[in-house]
Amino acid sequence: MGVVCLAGRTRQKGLKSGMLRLNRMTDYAIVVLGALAHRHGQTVASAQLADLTAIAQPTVAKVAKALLAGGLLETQRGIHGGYRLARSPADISLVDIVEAMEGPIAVNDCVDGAQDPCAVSHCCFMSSSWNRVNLAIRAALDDVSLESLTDPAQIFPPVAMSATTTDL
Amino acid sequence: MGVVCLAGRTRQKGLKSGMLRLNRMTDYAIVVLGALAHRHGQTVASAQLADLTAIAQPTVAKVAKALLAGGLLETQRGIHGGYRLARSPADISLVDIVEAMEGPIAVNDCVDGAQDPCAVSHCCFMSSSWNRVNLAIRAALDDVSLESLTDPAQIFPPVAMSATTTDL
DNA sequence: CAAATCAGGACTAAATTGGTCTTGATTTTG
DNA sequence: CAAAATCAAGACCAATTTAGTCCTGATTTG
Repeated sequence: MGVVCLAGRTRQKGLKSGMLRLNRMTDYAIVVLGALAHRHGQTVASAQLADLTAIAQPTVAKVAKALLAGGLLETQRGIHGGYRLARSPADISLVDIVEAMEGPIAVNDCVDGAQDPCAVSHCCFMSSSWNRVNLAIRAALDDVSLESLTDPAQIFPPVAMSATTTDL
Repeated sequence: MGVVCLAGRTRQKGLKSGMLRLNRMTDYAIVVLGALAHRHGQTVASAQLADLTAIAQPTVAKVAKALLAGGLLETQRGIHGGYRLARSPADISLVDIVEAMEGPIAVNDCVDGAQDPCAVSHCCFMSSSWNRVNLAIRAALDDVSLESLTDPAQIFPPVAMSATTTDL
């Protein structure tokens, strides 16, 4: 595969993580989905995905499991089995990917949809502010599709594209 | 102090963290700043803040250090020393607080302003998408002030407010 | 049935985070 | 000036979370 800085997987360990940084598994998920997007419709085995992405095969499998549970992938078992995208890359947004890998987006538990709502919610004055923040973040993520993330043509003029078609 | 669900500090340990969850220190920061906001202008010692917020004093001190470095607090040493807000609660936004506690907001390293930009940036097609996401998140956080976060009057009709002024 | 593949979970190791403690510097007050 | 109260800074430890591997079993194809 071509060496492409997908998501943050080039970051060194030991770097302070900071709020709302993607965790590494989500990075991997984007890389894997990107590889599948370039082969849309095809079924690709995890070993092949590992080759394409330079991610260890067991890790690919782990990521695929989460994406499968999130409905982003379909699988086929057996001798010619593998994974493929469940929908077109244009119909997969960052929200889908992040939520598949990390669960519902919620900055804290004072927010609708959090797994465990704040225990003293009757005095949770701030809940509406948090909801506002959450919705805005969700909207920002929803606005980016897998296609726009991985397709260079969306960013560079199509003219300049020539020798990179086999590149991830 | 009154028991108020500020930020996510009521959440149990062992809960999956998920993307862009506030970490606990940031929760504490909001609680501490909230307590100071109710005493705007006054200088409050860390021991007193610990009482007001039910956060251990050494932890209050640690949080205060970060907020100080971020320019959100001023301190006074000596026998009547303590901390006070550097600006009015209306002029402190969630972005200020989050960045003071957790560093610059950046979902990954393919983003302007990340501590360590992506090593292969010349082929980082996705950088503009990430920037877009980041800016939107930043805007959402910037839209919430400490005042609106902690002032119940912003949410409930002022009529209903009476016996809670000494709370928090 | 044999080979290739996914499914699922147990397990280990590393990184991060949360929290405490100690030592030292600063300021006020008597 | 000396004492008391306070912040400053960093070393340090414990607990949690995350990353990654491995093993065993199920499914599909030929």
